[in-house]
Amino acid sequence: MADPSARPHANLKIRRLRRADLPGNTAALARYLVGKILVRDMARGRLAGRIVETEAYVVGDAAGHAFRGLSRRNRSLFLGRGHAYVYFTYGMHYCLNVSSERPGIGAGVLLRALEPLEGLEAMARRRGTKRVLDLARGPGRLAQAMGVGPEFDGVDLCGDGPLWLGEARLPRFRVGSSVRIGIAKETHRPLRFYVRGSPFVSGPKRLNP
DNA sequence: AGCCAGATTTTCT
DNA sequence: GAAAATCTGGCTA
Repeated sequence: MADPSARPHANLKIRRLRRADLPGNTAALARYLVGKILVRDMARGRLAGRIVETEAYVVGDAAGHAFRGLSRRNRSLFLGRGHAYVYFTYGMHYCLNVSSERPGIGAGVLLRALEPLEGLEAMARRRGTKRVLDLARGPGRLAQAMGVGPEFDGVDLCGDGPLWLGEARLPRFRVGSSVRIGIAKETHRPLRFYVRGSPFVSGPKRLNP
């Protein structure tokens, strides 16, 4: 697992998560999703990765995209937990969130990094690199590796669609927490969660003890 | 390992 | 017009 060239988790049995499996609280969901699996099924095969890093953007959070209310861009955050919110940023990157509260309440969990499990060749093609450590380390890279763009904004990740959340039997791990990355407001809240010791986690070393 | 500049365009002030 | 939940490549601030 720590060796990026190894693929010990290939050919996993992955079970779809149901909405009832998801905690109904944003910070709890962010922690819960660490260690779960993001799957994209395509005609040519499957892309899958273990979620190793998340951030919670909670209700009333000035750093959250829903802070100033519903808009065309952020409407998917208000769909009720388990839906995709895909946004475009910095002129060239998409990022994927999981909406996290009841319908009508805007909040979400940003998926920041994956440990690639299946479809590494396809991910490498989309990303333009063969370095496994660079396939999905960071939210923009994650979306690009999984082929997630605006067409997935608002889709139900707990439905029967091609993009979904799952779980599988994986070795035990510990979850660490830290402040969030890349924001200018609410910078001291410990709402980032990650797999301790994983080389697939983004961010500076001081945030990944 | 860590810091910096530049890329590039949507969204909201 | 400014900021933005980022990434890449180059340099060592």
